[in-house]
Amino acid sequence: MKLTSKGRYAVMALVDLARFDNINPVSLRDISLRQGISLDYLEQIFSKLKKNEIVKSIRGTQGGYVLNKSPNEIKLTNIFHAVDEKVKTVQCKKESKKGCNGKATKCITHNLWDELEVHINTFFENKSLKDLLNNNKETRV
Amino acid sequence: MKLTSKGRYAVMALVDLARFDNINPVSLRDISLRQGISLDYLEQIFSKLKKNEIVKSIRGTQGGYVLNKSPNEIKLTNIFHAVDEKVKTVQCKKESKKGCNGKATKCITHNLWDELEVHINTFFENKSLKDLLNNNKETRV
DNA sequence: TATAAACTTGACCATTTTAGTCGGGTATGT
DNA sequence: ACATACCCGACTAAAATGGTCAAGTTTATA
Repeated sequence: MKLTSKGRYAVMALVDLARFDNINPVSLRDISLRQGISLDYLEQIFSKLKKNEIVKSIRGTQGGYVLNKSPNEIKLTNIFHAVDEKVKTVQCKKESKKGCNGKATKCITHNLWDELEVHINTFFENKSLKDLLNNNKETRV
Repeated sequence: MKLTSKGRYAVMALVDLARFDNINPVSLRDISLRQGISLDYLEQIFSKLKKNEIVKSIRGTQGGYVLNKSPNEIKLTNIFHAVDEKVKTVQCKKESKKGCNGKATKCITHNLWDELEVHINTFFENKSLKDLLNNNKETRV
C-alpha cells in the first residue's frame, strides 16, 4: 500500500500556492523552484486541479494560478480526487468465476476493505489546506 | 494510493485457513481452489507468513499449514508486515538539494503523512483475524 | 507591435512494481 | 515407491509511476 508522489506533489504545490497567493497569481515556475518539483510535471497536475475547479489560471505574462476556493474549503479528499489519487482497495474481479463473485466462499475480506476506505477517506475529508497552513506556520523551521 | 493484491490474498488465505484449521493442516491447494488464488503465488505468500511465524508448515502427504497463533493474536498489521505490504507515504528524497531536506521550505507535508500512517496502522493493529472470522460467520453487512 | 512569460495539450518514455509463472527441488505419510 | 505437499529461486508480461519533450496559445508590457 502506498501513496504516490503525484498526490504529495499536489498537496505541496497547493500549500505553497496558498501561502503566496495574496493578490497576485503564482506561476508554476516559482512553485517548481521552491518545492523542487519538475515544471512539466506540475503542469500536468495543475491541469487536473483546474478541471476540478480547485484553482483558476491566468494566462500571459504575470499570469499564474490562484486558488478557486478558500483554503478551509479545499479538503485533501478533493485534491486527491482531482489528481486521480484514489484509495483503491483492489476490487475483486467482477466476472471472475472464482474468488469474490462466483463462489460460496465469496469475498471474505470485502467488508474489511470497505471499512478501511471509509476510515481513510474520513481522515482526508477532515483535513483542509488551511489545516496544513496552520500546521506549517507553527512548526516552521 | 492503493492496496495490493498480495496483502488481500494473504488475509483471504489466512481467514480461509483459520476456518478449516481444526486439527488437520490445510493444504495450499485447497486454499487455492476455494479462494481462486494461484497456487504458485500462494506459496510465495506463505513462505513469508512462515518466516514471520504466523503459520507453521507440515510437509509430506496430508501436510499443509496451520496457524501458529490463535486468530485473535494475529493482527492485520502482522500479516501486512509479513508480506511486505507496508504503508508507504512516499518519503522525500533524503539527500535532495531541493524539496524536503535542503531548503527553507522543507517538507510542508511531512507531518501529514506521518499522521496518516499512524491513522492507518492503528486501524490494522486493532483488527485481528478473529474479527474477520466473526464478521464472516454472521455474514454481517 | 514585438517579445517573453506563462499557461495548454498531447504524445512519448524509462524505470519500477505487481502479480504472477516456471522449473526444479525436498520431505513424508501410506 | 510414489503421490502429495511444502520449498525456493529465477524469470516475465503488463501496468503504474514519474516524469520529459515538443508545439502550441494567450496576454502584459516595453
